[in-house]
Amino acid sequence: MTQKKVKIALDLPLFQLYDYIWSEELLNHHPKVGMLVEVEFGRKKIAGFVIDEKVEGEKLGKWELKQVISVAPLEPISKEQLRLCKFAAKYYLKPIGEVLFTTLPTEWKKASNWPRLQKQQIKQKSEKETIDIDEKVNQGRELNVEQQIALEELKKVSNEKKYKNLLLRGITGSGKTAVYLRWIEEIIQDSESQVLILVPEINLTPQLEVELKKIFSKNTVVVMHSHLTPAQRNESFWKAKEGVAQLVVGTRLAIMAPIKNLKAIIVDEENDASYKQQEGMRYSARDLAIWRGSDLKIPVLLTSATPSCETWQKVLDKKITSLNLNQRAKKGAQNAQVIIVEAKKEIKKGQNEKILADIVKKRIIETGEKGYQSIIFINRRGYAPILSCQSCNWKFKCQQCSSYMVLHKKDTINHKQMMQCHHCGLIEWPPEKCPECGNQDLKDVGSGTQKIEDYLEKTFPSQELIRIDADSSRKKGEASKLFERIHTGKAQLIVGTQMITKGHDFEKVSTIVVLDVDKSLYSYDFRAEEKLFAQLVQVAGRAGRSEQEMAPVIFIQTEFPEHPIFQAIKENQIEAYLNYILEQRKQLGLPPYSYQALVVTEGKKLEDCINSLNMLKRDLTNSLDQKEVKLNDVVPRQLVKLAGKERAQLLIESKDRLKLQNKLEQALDLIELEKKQNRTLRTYIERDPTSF
DNA sequence: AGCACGCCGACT
DNA sequence: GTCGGCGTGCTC
Repeated sequence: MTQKKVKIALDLPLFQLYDYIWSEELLNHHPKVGMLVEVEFGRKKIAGFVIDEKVEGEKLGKWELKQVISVAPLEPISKEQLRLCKFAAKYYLKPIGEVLFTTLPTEWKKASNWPRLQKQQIKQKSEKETIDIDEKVNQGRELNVEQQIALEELKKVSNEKKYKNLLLRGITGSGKTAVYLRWIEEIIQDSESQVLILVPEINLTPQLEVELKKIFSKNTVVVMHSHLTPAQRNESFWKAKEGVAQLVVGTRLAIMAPIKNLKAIIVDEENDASYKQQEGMRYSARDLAIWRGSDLKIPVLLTSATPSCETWQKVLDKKITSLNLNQRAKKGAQNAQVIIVEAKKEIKKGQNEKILADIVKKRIIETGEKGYQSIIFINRRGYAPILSCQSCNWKFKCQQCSSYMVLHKKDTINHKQMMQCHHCGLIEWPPEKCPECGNQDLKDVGSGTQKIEDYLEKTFPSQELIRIDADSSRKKGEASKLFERIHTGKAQLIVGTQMITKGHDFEKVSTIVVLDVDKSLYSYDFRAEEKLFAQLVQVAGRAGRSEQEMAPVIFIQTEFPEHPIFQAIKENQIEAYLNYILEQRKQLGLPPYSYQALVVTEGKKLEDCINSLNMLKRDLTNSLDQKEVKLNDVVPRQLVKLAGKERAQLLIESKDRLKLQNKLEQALDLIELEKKQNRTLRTYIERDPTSF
């Protein structure tokens, strides 16, 4: 009798697969690809997935293979799911086991939990409800002509039952959500069909969830994001996998979720940076959504006011169909007037640092008097980004990173001023005097939300002020409390980071001031301008969302008023500006006109990282593909030191995706070899990096 | 990853 | 003399 053998991908960062014996008497199951099993590895028991069920060949060397210990009470991973994971593993150059296990709630990784989880599931399965859309819910949600046209187009596409990539383009307030919600209603009329909605990270404020549960009955909607408890995550996972939930809403991680009968994917605000995972498997959820859609032959709808360059290029190439919403959906909503304030001219630096220009101040006072609200937007939290000695120019640096620490006001911890590193999180206390020269004259340079808050309090004492940033809303429920105070009109002045710009609909905002935009205009990151543009459009969309007596105004303070980006914002030239950025990219051969990958090495000493990468570069250099795949110089990373580790990078570029893939696979082999030689270094590959 | 084995320094 | 540092090899 020949014994059955299987290949297992383990819950470990290993590329190698391991063979085990499958005893049918013991396990009571035939082996199936995608089964979750428990095996002994070394002397530990861990979980793994069956990757191959028919393994031929001899027993391993001198001794017997080990047996699979047990099988999880879970359906095997579906064929589609497996294809998705295999693609992701290959494209992002990660072990298949690691990828498979990221899709699984952590509770399932321990075999001892399996009986308990099985019991829970039986209960949850009985909760399957059919969707019953109450007609009343749609009252007051009538679509305008444009929305109607877009919806009709979407319905047509979903009826074709094939892959199609679409873009629903429209400014904030144009009612993109209303359109796709109607589309979803249509799709899930069929009680077997499911829809996946991806939303940006901060956007998963309860808003959308509440709205969805209002429209669709509660048990048909599940959410997925990294802040769920293990039990909640498990429930969402299982309801999606079994088709109990027809609507799955989540952040980027939801793109890998098993969904039994997926019929459409929506990526809301597709240009949002949070769709890119920045650690582990560094995937783009938007790109995987498109892949998954084309694999399943279903439509993928992207939405945005300011599509990413990658998406916009595909629109121009007719690979994506763009549906446009040009009007604001709400009656009376008006576009804001944009005023560019030249910072140098208007803000005379004197004894007191003036933060706002006089016309801006006047406007804020007027806004408050007329009963409207003003938002001051500055994309930097804390009090001041630098603490510096006035006499010797010493600056407070992070011990673990090559960056300055940010001064924070008293309110965060211990009611003391503190210094915090925004890269690694390290906290320290500011010194009394300069540690270099003993000078007591330490000055905070630049401003963050907290300093602006102080300034506004002093300048507009009669207006009630609210600060919204990661620090002011750290505690659970705090953010919604703050937003509530804005919605009820309790506060007239709001200062905050980009947190304010996401998702919220403020009725009474009439004045918006944008500060500190200039650093994006001369950034080394070629995507900075694109990001700033999207942000400005989004910020601008916060004003004038309903009928107002006071015409909404947006002030942008800058030292470079001539920059084309401001002209574009002023004249609302979104398409023209996207074309302009894209043309620049084309000239420079940057993405989306080329593909990039970054090989990053981190270690104790920068020199070792650079040497190691130079060796890799040398081994990768060959005359055959030199022209098609460009290996750049090995350089230190922009932020050389992060959390105590020094980092160097090798940027690899190609216009040919396949040639790049091949080169990266070569690189991966070499990295794996090198890993055995030197374990003090850690090297990873990042595909399609979005920050450097 | 995580663990054992093994070879060196500095301690009760 | 032993305790424990972490470099190295291995896990079906």
